[in-house]
This record gives sequence, structure tokens and C-alpha cells, in this order.
Amino acid sequence: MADERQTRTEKLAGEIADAIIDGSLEPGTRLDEHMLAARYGTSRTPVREALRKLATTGLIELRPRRGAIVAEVTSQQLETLFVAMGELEATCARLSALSMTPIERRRLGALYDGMADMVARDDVEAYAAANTHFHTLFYAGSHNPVLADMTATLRRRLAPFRHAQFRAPGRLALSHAEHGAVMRAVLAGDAASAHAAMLHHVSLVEDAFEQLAAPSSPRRRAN
Amino acid sequence: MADERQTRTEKLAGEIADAIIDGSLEPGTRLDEHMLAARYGTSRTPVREALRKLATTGLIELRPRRGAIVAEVTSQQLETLFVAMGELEATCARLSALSMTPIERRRLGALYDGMADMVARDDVEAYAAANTHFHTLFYAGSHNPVLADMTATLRRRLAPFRHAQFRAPGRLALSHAEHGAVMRAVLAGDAASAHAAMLHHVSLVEDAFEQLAAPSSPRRRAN
DNA sequence: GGGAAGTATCTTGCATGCAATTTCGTAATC
DNA sequence: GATTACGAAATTGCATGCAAGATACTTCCC
Repeated sequence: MADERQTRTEKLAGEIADAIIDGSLEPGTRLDEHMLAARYGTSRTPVREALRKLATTGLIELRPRRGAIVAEVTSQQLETLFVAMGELEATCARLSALSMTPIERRRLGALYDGMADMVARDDVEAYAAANTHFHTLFYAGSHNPVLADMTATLRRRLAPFRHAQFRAPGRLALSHAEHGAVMRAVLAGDAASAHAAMLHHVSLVEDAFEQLAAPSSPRRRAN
Repeated sequence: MADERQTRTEKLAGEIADAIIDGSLEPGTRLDEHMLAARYGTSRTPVREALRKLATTGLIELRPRRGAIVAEVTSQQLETLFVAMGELEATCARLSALSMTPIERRRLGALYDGMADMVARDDVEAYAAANTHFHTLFYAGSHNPVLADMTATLRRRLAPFRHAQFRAPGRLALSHAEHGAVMRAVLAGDAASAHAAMLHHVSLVEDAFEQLAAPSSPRRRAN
């Protein structure tokens, strides 16, 4: 459809980002400009510009004169990213408590109720999709596009590491209960509680990930 | 010194950013690629790449096929930026209360004490420099480079609009008092109070700006 | 005189080519 | 046998050229 309104550079950036996020391009892979240009049927110029763009989001690492590689994320950096993500999500929830319109609040409630059914049916797939939507509502609800963008970008950056998020048994019901706490605080206009509830929620997600990713490694102290 | 270790693109990005921040390039100015290339004595290629980089920070606006302009910031966008900045600063303060090392805490106290003298001498210039330093301590003190980067970038982006920050009479002493509240909360390890105090502090800065920038325009409700 | 259509100029998007730096492989020395 | 030095291949950084789209201007029509 709208495939010729955006420039080749933008299309490339999107495709490469997708390849990284869905795992086709593994961390550490060298991103040779000639290779990418050949693979996507363009010249090196748009490839270079796309790589610069991706570098600013942190998805890839650009070393001057030494080429680009898909960002290798150490578990320490990952923890840093999760903490930052959590703080931003909590901030969005905080602002949502202060700024959401009645319509937005009603939508939030409706989505939450719908997600209860998915938990009852144990429909992990539907719940995962609805979960993304749920969080997105707070980005928009903050009524602050700058913050919403930052948070969405970070979420995208962490997407490769959250595949198995709802695998752990009982995680669905727990997640839904936490969502309930966040939602009630936001609907009540209680900024501090909304912040705390969301922070608690995403911290647990982080812990769940760490248990899956490195079950035997010694737990570092959170910063 | 280190002028040939970084690439032309990076140097260009820095110089153009400086020109925007110090006001040499006013908002709305068209950034013609040929013109910039000629002015800085390079070809268009590094100019293009520098522009892309600046676009991601928000300093300039890049419209596909229509060129780049120095970002025009409406007062509404400015308020959004200030709110986001405030939330991020508050978050850094929150994390600082939890994570600062004893050495960092001591440095914070020392700087605060030194700033008291500047207030007494009414040395606006020195205070402004120390103020930047003061805030930077919290970025580092969060022990979260991702968050610190985001906050520093936003601060840089807002730099053009904070020139007259300490002009208003009595602002120096007030600022110092607020710094004191933030510092005490951080030193006490009280995350919630640190967050609240910093938010209060930067909100007042925002208000001061708005009074200077648009004294007669009707006040919008903060989001 | 005002507006619209067509044309010319300008600007960006992309391709290609060259030079400099890095990296890899080979060989020589310790 | 390991390490270092040298050289070749490869890769990035940058310059230039061309084509498509956008802007500005002229001209024509109402």
C-alpha cells in the first residue's frame, strides 16, 4: 500500500529492525553494508542511513570505521534497560492517573474486563496481544508524546527478550491481578499508587525474564 | 586535539547542534544540504548523515523529500517537553536516592554547600554552571546509563529555551532551597520524597520560563 | 485582477567510484 | 611453536553524478 510514500532508507530501517526483533539477525552479527545492499536490492547509501538511524535506537552498535553489529546486550545492560523501561512505564501510569479523559478511562476498563475472559480461557496468545494494547493505553493516556515515544521505543528494543513472558505457569492470572491494581489507581486518579503499582508490575516481568534467561547465574543486586 | 579520530559526520552533527543551541540557527531555518556542505567544506554525504542523526534527537525536523528545518517548537510542544524532562529528572532523583554510593552522596553535599556561597554572592553565572553540574550528578547517580542518556538528551534539546532561567529576582535563593529539599531526600534514601521534590523543582523552572516567554497568553492546563 | 495550469529550477534521494583505514592471512624471526 | 611484522583483501568514509520529486515562477484563461 503506502510503500512508495516513504523513502528506501525508512523501509530499510524498518525491515532490518524487524529482522533483529524477530531474531533473524542474532546479536553480534556483522552488518556488512554491501551484503545488506545486495540483499535488499539497493545501493549502500540508503543502507548506511538506515544503520545510522537504528544505531540511535540502540538496536545496533555502530563503531566508526569498523562497521555495525547487531547490539550484543550483556545481562547487566539488559537489567539497566528493564529498569529504565519500568520507570518510564510507571511514569506513564502516573501521568495517566492525572490526565486520562473519561473516554480513555472507559476504554481501559473495557479492555481489562475483556482480558479477564482470556485469563479464564488460558488464551496466552490473545492475552499477549491484549497486554501490549493495555500498556499502549498508558502511553497515550500520559498525553505526552515525547514520553510515549521514548517508552514505546524502549519496549520495542526489549521485544527480542520478552518472547517467553507468559510461559511461566500462573503468570497470566498474576499479570491480570497486577493490571487490576494499576487500573484502579489510575481510574481513582491516584498518581502515586499508579506509579507504584505499575513499577511493581513491570519489575515482576523483569524477574520472570531473569529466571528464564539465567536460572543458575548468581543474582546481581538491582540498581 | 581529537579532531581526526571522529568522523566528519559526527563533527558536523556536533557543530550544527551547537549552532542551533546557541541560537545561530533559528527555528524554522531551512537546512539546505548544499549550503551546509559548502559552509563546512565537505560534500553532501556527511551532511545528510549528520542531519539524520540530529533528527532523531528532535533538534531538527526532517520531512521526506522536502528537506530539513530547525525544529519549530510550539508552546504546546514545549510544555510537553518540559513535563517529560521533569518526569525524567524526578525519576533520576528517585533512583539516586536508592543507588547513590557514599562517595556520590558526599560530592552532592559538597556541591550544594558550594552553591550556597554563589547565592550569597549573587553570582548568577557560576550558579548556572553549578546548577547544570548539580543535575548531572543525579543522572549519574541513577546508575542507569539508559535513563541518564535520555535525560541529558532532553536537557540539551531544551537548552535553547532556558537562557533566562535565573533572571527573575530571588530565583537563585529559591532554586537553592529547592535543591536542598531534593538533596536531603536523596541523602536520606527517601525515593518518593526525592521524586516529589525534584518534580516540584523543575516544575517551577518551567513556570518561570512560561512567564518569561508568554506573559500575556492564556495559561493552558498542564497535562 | 485573481486563479489555475504548465514549465523551469532547485533540492533531495539514491547510485557509483575512489581513497583511507581496518582486518585477515602469510611469512619471518625469536 | 608462538609472536610479531608485513602485505593484501575487504570495508567503511566521503565525493560526485544523475534522476525523481518539490518548489517557484510564468503564462494563460476566466
